[in-house]
Amino acid sequence: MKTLLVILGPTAVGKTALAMDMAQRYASPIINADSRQLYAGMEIGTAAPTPEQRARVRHYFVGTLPLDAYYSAARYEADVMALTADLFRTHDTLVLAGGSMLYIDVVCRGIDDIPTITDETRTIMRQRLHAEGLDTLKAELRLLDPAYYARADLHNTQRIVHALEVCYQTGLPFSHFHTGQSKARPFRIVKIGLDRPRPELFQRIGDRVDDMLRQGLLDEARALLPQRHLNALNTVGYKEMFAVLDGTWTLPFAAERMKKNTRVYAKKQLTWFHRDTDITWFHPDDTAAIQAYIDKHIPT
RNA sequence: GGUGUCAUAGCUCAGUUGGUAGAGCAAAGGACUGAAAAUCCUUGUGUCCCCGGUUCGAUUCCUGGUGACACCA
Repeated sequence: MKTLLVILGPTAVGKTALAMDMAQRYASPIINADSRQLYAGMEIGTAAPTPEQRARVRHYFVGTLPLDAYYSAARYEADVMALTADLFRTHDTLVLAGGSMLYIDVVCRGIDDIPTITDETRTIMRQRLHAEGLDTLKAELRLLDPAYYARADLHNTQRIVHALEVCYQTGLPFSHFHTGQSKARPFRIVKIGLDRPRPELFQRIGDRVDDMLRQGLLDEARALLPQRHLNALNTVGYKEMFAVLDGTWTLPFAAERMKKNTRVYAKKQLTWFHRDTDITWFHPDDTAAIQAYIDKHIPT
């Protein structure tokens, strides 16, 4: 029986250390489940695995995308499923580690098959949003997909626009594509969640931000400045550094904002993870309990 | 030691002509179907320093404490 060992948790909780241990124990590579570590050029700000770690354990999907590449959770699903199909031929256990909630769910449960929106549709809809306003688009969505409209978050421009894009491009309601079904996977999934008491986690977040700044986050951001409009760089850490480079924030102020925004992100991750009852939670330092759990659920 | 000022949310503070209180920051909770470290929604947490007095009623006024700060010795 093939097993995918998923290691997840909020940012800075200590996922990497456990992932490295498990990877070495099962002679598995690590499949990254962090939506920003996928991109090249953001190593410091995303706390990407170090060259030493990458020399010890093979990592997939780290730094493999150019910053301007279009990517999505659906593509991640396809990429990971193709990779695992290949790797499970020679491995019984694979380690997937990261903190991108949707990306992890997409691997574990799948995502509905919705056509990718073309650049043309995207451009048109962006122009219409600008010219006609959100209310007009909402009224259209109400006509084209009343079912989705009834449960949609009507303040969330991103969602309204995307739903409407799908309606226009396919000629079908957005909700038509929602099956509500999880996809079956040809492997077992064991999910380990790592968490710490809030003050402990927040302390680590603060320390990590300070550490990133010492490693040269500001210089990394400076090199990325010309590409700041790209979605990949709409990311905690870079946004604050760009404000420093613009001269609008001082570095100490930006550091505080970065810590705060990282704390908010961690909370958001936990909100998502907590409704997933398949996760078994551990304190990262409780290695004995983690060992015991893994021994029980992943026979060697 | 004396005099004065202050003491209210986790922090910085506002306020109540006496009817148990609210801003900023911090924080807490939630949503999520091709941008997800994104995007969006909700929420004020309190022995108003302590004991007593006046009062129908004190966080507010008064006596006495305690603590902090400033000045004088």
